[in-house]
Amino acid sequence: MPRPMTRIQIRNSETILEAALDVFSAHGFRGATLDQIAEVAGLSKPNLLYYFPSKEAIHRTLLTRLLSTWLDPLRDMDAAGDPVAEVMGYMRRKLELSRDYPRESRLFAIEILQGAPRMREAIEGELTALVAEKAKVLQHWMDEGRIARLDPVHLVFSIWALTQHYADFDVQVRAVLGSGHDPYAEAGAFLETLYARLLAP
Amino acid sequence: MPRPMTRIQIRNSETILEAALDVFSAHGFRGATLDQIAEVAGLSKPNLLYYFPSKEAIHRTLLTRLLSTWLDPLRDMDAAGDPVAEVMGYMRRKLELSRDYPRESRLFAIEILQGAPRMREAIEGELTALVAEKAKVLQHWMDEGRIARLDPVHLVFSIWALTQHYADFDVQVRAVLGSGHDPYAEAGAFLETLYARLLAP
DNA sequence: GCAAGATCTGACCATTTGGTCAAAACCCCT
DNA sequence: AGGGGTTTTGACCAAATGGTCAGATCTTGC
Repeated sequence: MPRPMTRIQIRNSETILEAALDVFSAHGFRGATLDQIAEVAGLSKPNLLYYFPSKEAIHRTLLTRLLSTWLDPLRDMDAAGDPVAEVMGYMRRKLELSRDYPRESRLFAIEILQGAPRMREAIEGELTALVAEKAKVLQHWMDEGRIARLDPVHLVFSIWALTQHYADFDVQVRAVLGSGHDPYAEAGAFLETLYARLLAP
Repeated sequence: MPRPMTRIQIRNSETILEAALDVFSAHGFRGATLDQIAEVAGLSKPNLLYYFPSKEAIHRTLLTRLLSTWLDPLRDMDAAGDPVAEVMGYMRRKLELSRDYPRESRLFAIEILQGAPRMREAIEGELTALVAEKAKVLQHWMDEGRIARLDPVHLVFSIWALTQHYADFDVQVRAVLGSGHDPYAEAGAFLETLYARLLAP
């Protein structure tokens, strides 16, 4: 019987999740402290725990919200569209996600890196099922000779790896590029070329 | 005046670093505890601190050792060799590093993800310099028309991203592939194709 | 066999941290 | 204005954690 949230509840829950995203994505679950999150959120620690039952619950809420955002672009890959354009579009949207939501990307990366202790079922269920479905679409396109024949799952991995790299390894990317660069603009051009050559039948 | 290490010192230092690699790569710096490391090493906590002055020192030692191993394959890319073979060889060696030293890969990834708090200078110095040097070599090959014209730094990024993905996101890779797969063998074949098409002049 | 040094440990400490609770402050409706 | 529910907080805990230290135990060169 979930009674409706008051305006204050909505506002504060959001504030807390926003602050928690900041802190968790920068320090990992164990490295983040409730005091830090409270500080960033501008609330007292007991007040956080009035809105969420535990540190773990805050983290879990963030991950759950994240997953659907993360998978949406892949879901949008349309079996009825033009194959090369669809794959390119997916890559583009994923790169934009890295650019616009780097904290989310890092939160996800840290979770997977540490063995996905709080996301195992989601990874093994929802994500795996979606990839399997889209791999079938890609395979179909390959069988029709509309894109080059490749391992479709590893093709998806390559898009994940190449786009998330720019969010997750941001510090390294910027250090190596030096100043006066727009990493995401350059990455967009590079990846466009890469997939154009890779996918050409 | 660093007096030579006794046999026991060498053995125990190694044991500790090995255990610490296990624990740090699985839980991050903050998430790892000295008790855990001591447990894995089969030593008492005060004994760890007899060999290393602090938790931080253990971590720092691991990172320092790691960096040179990590950069060696890139260093080996030979300006005098055959361009395509050299880039392919680098990719191969980097993939083997992911396969054979996944803990090291994850340790490094976690450090960069969190903003490289203990590796900043190494990233900005040694790594950046090496990439700049090798980018020049790649550029030269492109100017000679021996490999396709691409942004050389982003080409290096792509190798990092695509190879490290298999170590860092191992859980996800295995979940999505399901059983009965050899991720690294498949990745090797996929990446061979990818770079063959990308680099062809 | 024995001293001198190296190695190891139990007991301990201060701090940090996730979480609790009773009471205070606040908000909103009539 | 006032009362009932909502929100907020200071004070407090217990457990975990990095680190210390005095002394016990083991090695090693002679």
